[in-house]
Amino acid sequence: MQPKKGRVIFHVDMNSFYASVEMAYDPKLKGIPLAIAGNPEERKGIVVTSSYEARAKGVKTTMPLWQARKLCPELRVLRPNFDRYRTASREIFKMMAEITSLVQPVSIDEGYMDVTNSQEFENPLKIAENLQSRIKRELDLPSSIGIAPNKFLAKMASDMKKPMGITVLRKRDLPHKLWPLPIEEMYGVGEKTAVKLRGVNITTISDLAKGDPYQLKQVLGINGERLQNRANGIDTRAVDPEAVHEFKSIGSSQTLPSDTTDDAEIRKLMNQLADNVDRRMKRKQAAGKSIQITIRYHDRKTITRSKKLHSYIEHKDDILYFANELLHKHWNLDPIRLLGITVQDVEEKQYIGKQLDLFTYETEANKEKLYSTIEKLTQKYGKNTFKQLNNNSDDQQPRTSFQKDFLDDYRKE
DNA sequence: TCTGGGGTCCTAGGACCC
DNA sequence: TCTGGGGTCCTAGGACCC
Repeated sequence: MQPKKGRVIFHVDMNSFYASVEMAYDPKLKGIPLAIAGNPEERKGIVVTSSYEARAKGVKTTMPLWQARKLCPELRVLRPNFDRYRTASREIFKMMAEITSLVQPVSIDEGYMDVTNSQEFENPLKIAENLQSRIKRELDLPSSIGIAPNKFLAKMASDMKKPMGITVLRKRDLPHKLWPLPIEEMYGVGEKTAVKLRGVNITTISDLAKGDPYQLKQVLGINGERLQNRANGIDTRAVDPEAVHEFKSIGSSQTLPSDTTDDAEIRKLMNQLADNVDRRMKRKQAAGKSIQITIRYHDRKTITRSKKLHSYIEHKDDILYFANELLHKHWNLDPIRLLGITVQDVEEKQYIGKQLDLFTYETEANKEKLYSTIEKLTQKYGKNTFKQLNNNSDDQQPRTSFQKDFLDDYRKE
């Protein structure tokens, strides 16, 4: 496939988004050091976003709140108002959609646009200026926009001038605008990768662009090739407006007020987490086919345990049932710091084909029995038998003798 | 007094099938 | 009698991003 030529991609990035929304909402907050943090009283309070005034004092995202307050005693701290941020976000994406339908939201405060075919009346720079000033004028929110021939370069460009910057990054700009940057500033290079690269004397994006491909593969595997391509300005990923609907998991996790082994407290939290996941699955009209729990112990050691399920689940009861099963099977009884429940292999229900309705239960008491029966038979006849059976959804008839035996046994139980 | 909560993608080993 | 190798699924963990 030919890489697309001559594309014009925007990356729109809101500047200290949560703090900016709060300041737009209450202008008295403008000009003071402001931080948004979850639960200011508890240990899990960390800085999620801070204003530029706070950053000037050394306050950084993910910094524990007590540390931020030490650096900046006059710091004003607010809890996040997610509804407010979602509302502002929707307005911003609406403005982008008026320019082109090719908008891909990446998170609540950033997204890509493909404006290649949106230039009849104005050049890209003009389009960006208009968008940026409209967001500022109508919502009082600052943003930065990167303009480039692909997503990676647009992303790097939007980072180069903040706040309220617009940066054009063309292929010919790479040597003087991109390559001099330290390797840590490259999107996709985190702490671990940076250490590995510095270990082989790659310290700038230029070093990476010109590095020995074979050596990169040794050090980083397949990711080495991808990063090197990006460093050379190569990235063929399309702006995909549908991607936002293709979510793959929905989860909820929470750090406890203090480490605990208390059954009642743990049960309560599990119930709450299942409730959260259930509510968000309903909002997205989704169902999922596997379940995962996360346990973080007192020493921060974190394990995940997951299980593929026989059929799609969507209700709180099922989520909680399988999550609890995993928890009791794998918890080593050490004090727990955090618990999480995630439903994976998620699809929007409208896309899920008709599911075999053979294995239904009428009462709570039956449920446990049903699951254990299926477990037993699955072991006897193999997982595939069950899966195939589940897939014969047209006529719901067994196709092989194995499947027939499975069903016969099931009905006996 | 260290370090939240929401995700995605990739890798690697073992099971299992052919 | 000894023994291949490719493909896929499942599970666990790691890296990264906002």
